[in-house]
This record gives sequence, structure tokens and C-alpha cells, in this order.
Amino acid sequence: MEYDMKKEDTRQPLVILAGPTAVGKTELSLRLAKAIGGEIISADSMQVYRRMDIGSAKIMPEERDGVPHHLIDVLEPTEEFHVVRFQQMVKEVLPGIYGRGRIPILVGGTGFYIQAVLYDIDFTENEEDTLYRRQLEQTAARKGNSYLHRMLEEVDPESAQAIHENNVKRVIRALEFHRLTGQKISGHNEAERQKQAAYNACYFVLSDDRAALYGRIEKRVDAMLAAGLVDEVASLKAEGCTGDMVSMQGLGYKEILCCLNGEITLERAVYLIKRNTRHFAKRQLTWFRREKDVIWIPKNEFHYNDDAVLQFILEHVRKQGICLS
RNA sequence: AGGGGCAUAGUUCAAAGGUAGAACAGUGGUCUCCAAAACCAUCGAUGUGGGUUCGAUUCCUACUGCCCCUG
Repeated sequence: MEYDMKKEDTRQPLVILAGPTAVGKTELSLRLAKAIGGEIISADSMQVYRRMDIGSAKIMPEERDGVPHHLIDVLEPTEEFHVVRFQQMVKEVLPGIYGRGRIPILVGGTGFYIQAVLYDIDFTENEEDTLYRRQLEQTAARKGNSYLHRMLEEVDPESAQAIHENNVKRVIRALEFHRLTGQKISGHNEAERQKQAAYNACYFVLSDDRAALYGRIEKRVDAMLAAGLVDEVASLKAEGCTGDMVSMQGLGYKEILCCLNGEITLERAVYLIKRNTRHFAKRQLTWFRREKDVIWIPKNEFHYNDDAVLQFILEHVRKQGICLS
């Protein structure tokens, strides 16, 4: 109760549970949701897809202990999914949760997606221009990355400075932004970066000793294969999914698809899944490290004591003035 | 046991009597509409002991380890 006096925050409460792949977010999120009367919003770019259960390590309905989960199984694997869409979907789901008097818990590993929600990043200024993008891609392919980069330098030197010329995707986006809005994306980004969090949030990052994490990744990939990952991908392939789809770029899916297409052996595919997942986990950690105001939870330092971890989280949530039901 | 071969980075492979390269792994970073994506940077090695030589990781030799063949 004493915490209620501490601050008068009119923003809506939001609990975020992030962390690299395979740290154990899902398990913890269930306990947390039950403890605070929360509903879980998955911040996961693959669990949104139906029939992609094994490879995305999706929590199945019977495992959810009655805790409501959102943004899982809401898209067909043929559909596109990206930050903007994610942000929209979260915004659609939040009012219902608040309306029910419950606390939303954003659970996932995609830092960018979480950031888009937490800071309510403005993506609406413009639509994407696929035709122009394609033109620029061709330009890059034909005249080289440097040429494209020089184009950017003319209209937005700050971005050109910040973006490496080989990072064609970003160079293209910056050029596209300038063409659509007449403004520099560097300026837009700078402005967005100044924003305060749009929620009264507690942002937790679950982490672990690197070697332990990598070990867990290895085991989990093996378990996915034993659970029938190859069959899962085979049936997605049979229903028409191809490598260029967003869904088929998911870890485990793209490699097995290559294997099914006869491009690589299964052994090679498994090696690649493990390696790519390790790389991914490392990148996730890099992201969270520079994210402001996150509360780290190193599982190893908690001696893998789940109760202690939960207590730690609850304390912070309480301090933040987020009401417990 | 006898004969042969090989010992170079964590791994797979280069090169060379005078600064030992690469790929992958590892590590750090960037990220504001493809983010489970894209991109950047970086650590790191000549098995051990002798000999030849101005100089050896390279040539010679012993040892150790691994591989192949014979029995």
C-alpha cells in the first residue's frame, strides 16, 4: 500500500518478460500470470502462425493452465507478419485485457517488437512502397552497394553515416522513407528515440550463463526433431509454403525446408538450426543490453530457484505501483 | 610388434629457411516497417626435446600422440 503513494502514474500497467530463446520464458510467464492475474501477449514472430507448433516452441492450449494467451495461432503461414502488424494487433488486444481488470504480460524474445509497443513507435507516417523497394534492390544488384549508399548520402547524410553500405535493407528503407515523406529517417528516428515509455511498465529480461543457454538450445533442437519437426515442415510444404514466406524464415523451418528440397542433408540442417539459434540468442542479448530501464534476471545468480525469481519479479511489480489482484 | 603417413587457431584446411593466411565456431556491436531478418567489428595457432643455420614453425633427429597397412 505504501507504494501507491510513491507515484501517480496515469499510464496503463504493462509487464514485460523478455529474454533470449530457450531461457525459460514460457514457464515463468505462466507462474507470473497466475500470481498477478495477468493475461499473456506473445511477442513472438513465429508463434502467431497456425500449425507451426514444434519449431516455434509454442505453448499449446492444454499447457496454458487457464491463463489467456493472445497473438498465438492467429495467422496462416502464408500471411505476412512484421513489427507494424504486431504493434497493431497488440493495440487491438490491450483494451479487452484492461477491461477485464487484468494486467497484460508481454512475453517474447523480439526486442524490436517489444520496443515498438513499449514506446509506441510511430510507423504510421507512411505506407511501404514495395515497387520502389524492388527498384532499389535491382539498383543495388546491378550497380553495387556503394552506388545505393551514395544515393542515400545525397538525401540523408546522417543516415548514410550511420548505416553501413553493405546493409542494403536499411539503406533501402532510409531511401524509401525519404521518398515517401520528403524527410530524413535519421531525424524521425532521433525524435522517436526521445519518447518516454507509453506504459507504466516493468521490463524484465531473463538470462542465464552463456554456456548453459547454449546447452539448452542444443537440447531443445534435438527435442524438436524427436517431436516431429521434419513432419511439421513437410506438411507445411505440402500445403504450399515456400522459403520466401516470412513464416518459413523461422529458425528450424528454413533449414528443414532446405533439407526437404534436397539442398542439404538432415545432419547439416540440424547443425545449422543449432548454430543459427545460438547466433540469434546472442543478438537478442545484445539488444536487451542496450535497452534502457530493463531489470535483468540472471537465472544462474538466482541459483535456478524459480520461487526466488518469481518473488523478485513480484517485488518490482509492486514497487512500480502495478496493482496485484 | 613391423612398415608407412600426419602433427599449424576451438574445428576444417592453407603457406613458408626471414611479419604464418582463410573459412566456420567463439566474442563485442549496430538496429525505429523483412528483426527467428540484415549488417559491422574482433580474439585466436606451428605437439615436446635436441641438432644444422646468422636465423627453424619449415631441414635433420629422438620422443609423444593420432591414422593407415601387415601380422
